[in-house]
Amino acid sequence: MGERTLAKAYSPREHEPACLERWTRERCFHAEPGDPGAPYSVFIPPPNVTAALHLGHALNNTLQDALVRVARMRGANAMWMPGTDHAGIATQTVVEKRLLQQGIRRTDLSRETFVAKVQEWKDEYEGVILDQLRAMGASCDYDRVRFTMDPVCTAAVREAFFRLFCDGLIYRGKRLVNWDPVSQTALADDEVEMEEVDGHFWYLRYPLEDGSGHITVATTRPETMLGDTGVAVNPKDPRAAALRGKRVRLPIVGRVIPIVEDDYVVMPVSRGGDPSDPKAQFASGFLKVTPAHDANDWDIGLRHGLVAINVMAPDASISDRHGWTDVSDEARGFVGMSREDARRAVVTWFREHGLLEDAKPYRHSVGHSYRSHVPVEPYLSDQWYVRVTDDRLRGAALRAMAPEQVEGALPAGAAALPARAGDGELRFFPPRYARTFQQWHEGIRDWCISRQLWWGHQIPVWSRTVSVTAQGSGLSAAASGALGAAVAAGDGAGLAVRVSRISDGAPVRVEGDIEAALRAAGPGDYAIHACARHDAAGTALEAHGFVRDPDVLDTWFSSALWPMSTLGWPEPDRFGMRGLLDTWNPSAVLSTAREIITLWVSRMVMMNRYLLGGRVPFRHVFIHSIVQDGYGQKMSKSLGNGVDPRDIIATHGADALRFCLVQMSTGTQDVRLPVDVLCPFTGESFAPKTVTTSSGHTVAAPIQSCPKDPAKRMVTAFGASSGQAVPTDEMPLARNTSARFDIGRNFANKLWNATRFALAQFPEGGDPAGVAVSPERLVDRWMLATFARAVRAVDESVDGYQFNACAEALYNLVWRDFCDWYLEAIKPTVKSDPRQRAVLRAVLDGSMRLMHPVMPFVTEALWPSVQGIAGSPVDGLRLDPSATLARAAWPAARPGLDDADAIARFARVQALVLAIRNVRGERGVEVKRRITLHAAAAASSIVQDGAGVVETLAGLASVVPLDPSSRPADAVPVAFEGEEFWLSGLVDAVDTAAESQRLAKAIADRERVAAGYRAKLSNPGYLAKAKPELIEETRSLLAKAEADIAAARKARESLAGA
RNA sequence: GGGCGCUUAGCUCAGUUGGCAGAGCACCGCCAUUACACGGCGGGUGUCGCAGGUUCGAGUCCUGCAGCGCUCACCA
Repeated sequence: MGERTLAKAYSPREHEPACLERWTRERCFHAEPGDPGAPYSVFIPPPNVTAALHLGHALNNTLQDALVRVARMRGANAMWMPGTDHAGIATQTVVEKRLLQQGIRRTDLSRETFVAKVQEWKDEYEGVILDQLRAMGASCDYDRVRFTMDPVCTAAVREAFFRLFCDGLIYRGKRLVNWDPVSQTALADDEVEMEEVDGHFWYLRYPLEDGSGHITVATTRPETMLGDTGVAVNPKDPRAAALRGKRVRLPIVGRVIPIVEDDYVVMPVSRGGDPSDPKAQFASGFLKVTPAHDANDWDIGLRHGLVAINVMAPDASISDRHGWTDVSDEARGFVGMSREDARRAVVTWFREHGLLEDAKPYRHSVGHSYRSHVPVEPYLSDQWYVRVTDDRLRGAALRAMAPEQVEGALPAGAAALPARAGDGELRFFPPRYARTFQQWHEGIRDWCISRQLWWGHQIPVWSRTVSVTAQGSGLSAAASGALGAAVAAGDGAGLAVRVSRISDGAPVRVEGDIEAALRAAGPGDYAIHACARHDAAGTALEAHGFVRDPDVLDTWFSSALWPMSTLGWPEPDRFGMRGLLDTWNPSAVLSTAREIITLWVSRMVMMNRYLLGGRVPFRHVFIHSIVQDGYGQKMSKSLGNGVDPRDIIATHGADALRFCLVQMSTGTQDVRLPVDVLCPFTGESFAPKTVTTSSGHTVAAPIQSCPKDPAKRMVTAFGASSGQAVPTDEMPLARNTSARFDIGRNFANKLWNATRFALAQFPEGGDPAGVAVSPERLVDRWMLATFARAVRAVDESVDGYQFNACAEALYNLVWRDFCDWYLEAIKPTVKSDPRQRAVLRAVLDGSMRLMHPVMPFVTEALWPSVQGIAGSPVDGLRLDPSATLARAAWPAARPGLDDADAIARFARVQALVLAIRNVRGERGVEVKRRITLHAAAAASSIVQDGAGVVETLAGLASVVPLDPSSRPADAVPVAFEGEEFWLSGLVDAVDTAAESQRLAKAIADRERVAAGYRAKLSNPGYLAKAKPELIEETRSLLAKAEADIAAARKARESLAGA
């Protein structure tokens, strides 16, 4: 079946589709729980469906694929779970933008219609993403593709929410959230990006109520003064005592507010503040307190019983309809202004009224929405939270850490608990990232999970408010009965009920009879929240005036369940997934980027441990490097500087892409990747002209001109993805490419041609199969030993997630050792030596297997030819036959195959060959010209040991003993291993002066080296303290150097005498 | 401000327990040689960011400084 003749060059586009088709047809990547082998699973970090994948994703997925393919070949029951993430706010924003281009606002549509539009977008990009993964060769189990809003994932989200709600780990809270006034949704802390902004410190005078003067507050946000409900001063401030009990009259508003004392307030340097504290440089000592619009002020307000007055609408305009009731006539003019206009207007007002004491320019960081990029407004609202600060979540995450990676001691109490499944099982690679994980949890705050969006998992809570009077709550008997029954039944009823007083949020204890509980709690307004395990229980409440929360959950809530939900938790049977959860959770490794440690890794660990009896979701976390563009900027979907991996596949092939990404994964250094544009007119690549975006990033200009013909223009990928330019027939889309992938392309071609050559050495159909053979020739023993070492190097690098070392080991094995030395060395002998052919066959076969995880296409394409060669196995190297390489066994080399003696002896052969080639190269001897070696003892024994290899590789016509008494006229002397050998027949006439110069150079070089050794050996400290074997080695190196010098000197003399 | 990382050949980067610096690309010379020009052979290239310290010996360990990047915190 093996093809005897291969094309002269490897053409990825001719072979990749066939490989993909074959893998799919034979379901090579599908795994079932009962399949043989130890379970090994990887969960893809599900990419957002907002856009196509870029090279950052390609890097991550290539590394995962290499891991999974190695595991599969080692015989594991390997399953790589693919899928995509709905990315609530990101996807909704993208679709909203697209609709706006057609003049449609989201709110013009019904929720159902809008969600359907997002669903269309999702379907399109999910398809693109899966195509990209396939094109890269990702060996995912495509039968198991999941989406975070699939029914099975939705079921998991519902169950997780219900369980956390029942256990008191989800609560509703009225507090300040990070509010995005454009998207009009709350954001989690990690969705806020800090950006440097040029602002001002404004110094505003607030008159004392008793007319005895004024105090001055310093603020960067003067517009919030409309919501001030107090002024704070540090009790240590010398002025505090005199102001005790006084109040100020808030300008514009007229509100009279207290002066409170709080040691949070920074004192100005002039009043004893710490000069090293930058705040003290700007502080006035008086802090305006706006509990509804500042997180710290909120805390101060709580400590001093200050009310919170919200003066803004959800769009961040000044509003009197969201909690502000004491609006004065003066203040009414500010209502309706945007926060920016209000800031200017407030400052102007203070200036005009002589109350603006000062204004200083001030550069500081302001939180911006990661999505809409406008400043985030601290905004008072009701949201749902996960109590991640609870020990059952945070503590469990910290206890999951491998003990040797924990820095210091775990938080009090955490370490004292009885050990539990999963404790200490989580390990980071590289280890330094454990610290990020630990520090994040030590400083974690409760997680706001509600989002005011339409795209996502709607929160499964039905609520209503009741007013309790002497007559009762007004709840119908039916409603009261249903809720009471649910409470009495506990979790089993599928309905969990929580009641709280609205005025202060105090919980009301409910033990069965709701009505009784409410009456006991006393008159007032109460909120009843019922969390339903299934929709039916919730919708049944709607008849009783309950309304489902319109908000959706933070996307990470569903992502946090990914390693469980994709395996059918909590009801695997319902989705035909029996056995999956227990087979593949915990997974082997999560491969992801640095910023995901806090966003996702943490949450997966907490959820998996909480909901699955302590199990960790993955035992290893591998943090890969970040792919940057040529300007050091991270490739990202939002910036639009990402390169589509299909572009690289088109110009270089998938294997080239993969090999180079593996090679670039170094563990410390991010990957910088200069990107070129491929001209669609000429096919040539060029560095694009760039523009600077409003955010200060450098990107390719949307439209470029052909360097050869400026009249011809094209649209860049950036232009198309950012919507700034639309490709047309006249102005087509230009793909990206990058010369960084040339190495991979060349390497694939090298492997192809090496195989092509090797195949040609065999008789038709191969050799007769027989018993295992042992090689006799040194070069064969060396090749097998080198192969055995390469297997070990690849094994170790893969197991340690040191991918660049893996690429290096493969490259050295195939190119340097196999092609440059072995194939060249065996050319004269292999056709007549069946035993050597057995070695060639084995090493070729084994190399294919070793290369496959990194370069699956070219190896799979060659595999039928390689497997088509019959022959005897080689003793010590087990290579079980397999129809497809993707399912073939990993090479197993017996320890004895690593033959140190053969490697050492062949190293001398190589050294002699290089010494001869060096002279040939410097003398410009034609490759075809065969020369004569006059060998003394050492060289002679090496030649003999090499059994023809030296002659072949150094281009020797003959080897004769060196006879000092009869030196040929054209003999060129060379110093080697402390002796001399001659080469004759190099050229027709010897250039004595040039030879002498060459020898002089060699002498100088060795003298320099010898001087170094002598210096060492004459250093008493070195002799006294260095290891004895090291000193011995130095002595021997010095002796060799001196012998070389002597030999070269003698050679030079004999040259002069010739 | 806290934490982490980086600074090595023109470029992109290795350098795992301290023992006189490496790869690929680029560059120069030779080569149509029947596996491969996506190739072969040969070549040179470095105050290992700066300044101290430990050591017989430092790219490697320690301290300080500078620059770059990421991350957390900070809207007085």
